Formats: sequence, structure tokens, C-alpha cells
Amino acid sequence: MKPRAEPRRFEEKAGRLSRLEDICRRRGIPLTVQRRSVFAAVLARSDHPTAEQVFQDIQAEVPGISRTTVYRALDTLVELGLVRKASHLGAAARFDPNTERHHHIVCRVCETVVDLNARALDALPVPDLRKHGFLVDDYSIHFTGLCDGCRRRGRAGARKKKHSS
Amino acid sequence: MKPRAEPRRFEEKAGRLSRLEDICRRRGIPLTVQRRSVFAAVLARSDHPTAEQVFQDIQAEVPGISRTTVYRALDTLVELGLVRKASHLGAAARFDPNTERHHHIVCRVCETVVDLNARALDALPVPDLRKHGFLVDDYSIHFTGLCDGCRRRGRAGARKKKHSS
DNA sequence: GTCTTTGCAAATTGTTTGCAGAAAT
DNA sequence: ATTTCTGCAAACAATTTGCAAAGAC
Repeated sequence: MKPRAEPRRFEEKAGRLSRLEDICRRRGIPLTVQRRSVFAAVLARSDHPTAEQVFQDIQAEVPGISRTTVYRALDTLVELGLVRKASHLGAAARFDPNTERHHHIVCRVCETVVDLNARALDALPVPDLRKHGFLVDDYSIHFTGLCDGCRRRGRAGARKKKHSS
Repeated sequence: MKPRAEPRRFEEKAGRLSRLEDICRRRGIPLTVQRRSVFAAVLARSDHPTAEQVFQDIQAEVPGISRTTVYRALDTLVELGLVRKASHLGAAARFDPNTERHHHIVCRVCETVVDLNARALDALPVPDLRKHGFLVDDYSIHFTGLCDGCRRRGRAGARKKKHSS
């Protein structure tokens, strides 16, 4: 299996790294070795790494780095809009008694999840991904936005609430 | 705000509870008070509760119940196909450097995530959910299936691997 | 009666926080 | 020089595991 050249991605990576520099400068945020390395590490893999994986990947490059720093750097990158958390509804698993195909609307701020049943969305052409080695059998659309409460509260009161009972 | 009657849901709930009984009997799995209550608790809420929330909700009904049992009962219900875990890629948060609209293919077994860029899927009619009090601004489709490796290994070797490096 | 489940306590895993010293601007 | 970051250790949160006693069939 010969390694495919990916010039686009490669250049893009450099570009995105320099965007980090720009943003930091503009915002007066110190651009530390650690932050740059964490960002580079996330850019370097296409499998949506966990904090732990990033930590492992950087060890060699930034010998004494701590997990804590990786967590903080990732947070910062998310705040700066350079990285996203892959659809993750918080740390706790959530259980859904609806086993039919349906979709979810999630509030970006408080992480409330509401079910959406919309027939029009239930018959998308499921892409054939056998070339990717994938056998797809179902899907679910994840709409993101702001719920009523969080919109009203606005940025100000945007406390990240623990899911209320 | 008067409580809306929801006869459909109500009946459905009873039906689903008796389905739990059937399945347990059929499989020779003891139907315990705890399991029934956990299932009832999940059915009773429409907000995709966490294990902790279920635990809280049952306290009154099953006084001495332990968290451990709630976790185990939820696992069982998922195995029996009566409940699903709402799109949750494992306990650890995952970071994605791709901030554009794109979609994900997730292996149901090993939880590997692969990006999918498919222009055809990037322009779905975003439903107007203002009536639900929601202001939707983006979405992402979450395709689920089996990756190459897990398909080949089949049920047998379907160990839940820690995301490999 | 047999076999599975439950509850407890302790262990794991993922993530956050407080604080003193180090680095970036 | 000032302000923000980093690393450490400890705290926290979510979940899992081993084992003896209790419960379902």
C-alpha cells in the first residue's frame, strides 16, 4: 500500500497553523509551543482523536507535556473556532427508548436533546461506502442550534447547565 | 399550562413494557423489578436521560436501588434492542479539525469515525423548528454501520476496542 | 435448587481545579 | 514587568468490576 500524496491537505495544514498564529496575535493570546503542537496533532489525524490520543502523539515532540495542558489547549482551540468537538452530548451516555429512525435537535449551549420525526428526512439516499470498507445501515441527523431558553438568556447567562431533571 | 393528554404515548408505553416481559421470558432472562423500572423510567421521559437521571427518577419506586444496577439494566436494555444509546462516541470527547459542514460514518462496534464529504447531503432543507422554540443553524448526518475490520471479525471477535492509535 | 442479578465497595477512566513556578508578549 | 500558561497533585464525574447475599424461575 503506497502512501498517497495529499498535497491539498498538506498545504491546508500549514495554512491552518498560521491561522492559529494570526488569531492568537490578534487576540493577544500567547502562542505557546504546547498549543501549536496540540493543534498540529489534531490536524495530523483524520480520525477525530481523543485528548488522550493527542497527548500520546505529542509526547515525542513536547517531552514534558501534561494531560492537563492538552485538555486546556483543546478547549482553547474549540473556543477559537479552529476545532470542534465531534457530536458528543457531554460525558454521560444518554438513553433513547425510540429505536426507530429519527433525528435529534441539540441545543449548542445547554445540550438539551429533542426528538425530531420528519418523514422527509427518513429516506435519504444512504451513500454506498463499500469503497471505504463501510457497510452503512442507518443514519440519524443531528441538528444543532439554540433552544428557546438559551436564546433568550443570550451569551450572558449561557451557563453550561448540567442536564436538569 | 394544562398537561396535554397523550393517549398514543401512554398506550405505547404499556405495550413496550409488555414487550420487555415477552423478550425476557423468551430469552430466559429474569425479569426483575429493577429492570422493569429502569425501562419504565426511560420510556417516561422524552429527553434522553442519563443513567444518573434514571437513577434519580427511580429512587422513590425502588428504594434501595444502586447506580450499578441502573447501569447494568440499561446495558441489558440496549442489548435487547429496546433502548439505544443516543449518538455517543464513547466516554471520551473527540476533536475534529474540520469546521465545515460535513458528516460522519461511525462503526457501531469499534466506534471508529470517518469523515464523509458529500455535497448532495450538505443542502438538506433545514427544518423550521421555531414552533419547538429552536433556532437551527447547522446539522450533521451520522451514518452508522460496520467497518471493514469489524465486519470481517464478525460477532465473534467483536471486542469493543479502545480506539486504536 | 439452580443460575442470574443485585448492592456494596473499590478500581478505572476521562476531565477539571488550585496553586506555584515558567513562558510569552 | 505583566499577564497568561504550564505541570503537578488532588478532586471530580461517569462507569466498571469482584464478590457475597438475595431474587427469579
